[in-house]
Amino acid sequence: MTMSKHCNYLQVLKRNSVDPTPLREAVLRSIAEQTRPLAATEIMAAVQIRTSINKVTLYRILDLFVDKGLVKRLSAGDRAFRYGMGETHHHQDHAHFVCTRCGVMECLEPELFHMDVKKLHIKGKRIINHVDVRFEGICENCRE
Amino acid sequence: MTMSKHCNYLQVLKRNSVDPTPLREAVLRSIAEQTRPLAATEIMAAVQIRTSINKVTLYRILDLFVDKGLVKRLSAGDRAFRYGMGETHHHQDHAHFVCTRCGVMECLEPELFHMDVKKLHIKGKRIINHVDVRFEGICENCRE
DNA sequence: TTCTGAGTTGCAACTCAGTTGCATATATAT
DNA sequence: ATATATATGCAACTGAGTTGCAACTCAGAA
Repeated sequence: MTMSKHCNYLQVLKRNSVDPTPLREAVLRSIAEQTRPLAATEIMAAVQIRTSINKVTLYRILDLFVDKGLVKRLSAGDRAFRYGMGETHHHQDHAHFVCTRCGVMECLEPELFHMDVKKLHIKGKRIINHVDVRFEGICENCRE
Repeated sequence: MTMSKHCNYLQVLKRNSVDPTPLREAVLRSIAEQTRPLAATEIMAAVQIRTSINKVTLYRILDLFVDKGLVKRLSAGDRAFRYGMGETHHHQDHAHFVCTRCGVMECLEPELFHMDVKKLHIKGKRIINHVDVRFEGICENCRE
């Protein structure tokens, strides 16, 4: 799920029609260089290591990224959303796992579980754009 | 998904080792007599029609029900959880649909989409207890 | 009957994650 | 250089749920 450290985040921003700014680059980098989706407070902390950022700015950047499809907003079953990379050539669609003991959210390798929305036939007149699959259980760490 | 109006909710509470009280019965009835999972504020409003209830009490009853497996807490992709009936002989496991336009959450008929956790093989040493499948798109109403 | 004591409910104040309004700063266009 | 748009920051706010504690209820003991 990790994006290469040598990836040019400014390019990625431009490709997704987002004006590249230092803060946006820092936020994108913090999300991309992770193996799991992060809560806003975690992204905040990650960005703060190098640059100072206001939480309002962070939330606005996250909203913008979600809007452009660059980032996906995920619910972990608690009150804080997690933010993970959207689908690109580097990041394909995948399900997630949440540990009900420690609350951590992990990405499942796309091979482990995949569902193609286009191939699903859900009766009724609804338009289906997306499926979110979230497994719940106990993670490797919490099992001891 | 609806439970019969003649269902004895007090019996259901007892069967699930929950002390039956008027408020608990009212909350359970409000959830059970719906075709879709409700947000706490909606349950509040539904209960208020007949009885007065404090929001703290409501949340405590919901926590208790979720704890006993009587009710399921679901994330709709926004900040308010939805509460729907848990699995019983009346209510089998099913996926949900959320309209990204109006925010409503609907239950999908179990036949339309079903996944058996026990039959899934997710590699790794995690223990998987549950899967939540949430479809996103535009509901029949919002399509006009 | 009155007295417990566990379980249930209510009220006020709080937390936490995210938002709004508005002022300031920075970048881009003329 | 000036005007306009876009980005960021700060303070105060919101909404959903929680905590601490007091008051009520009701079954069983004295």
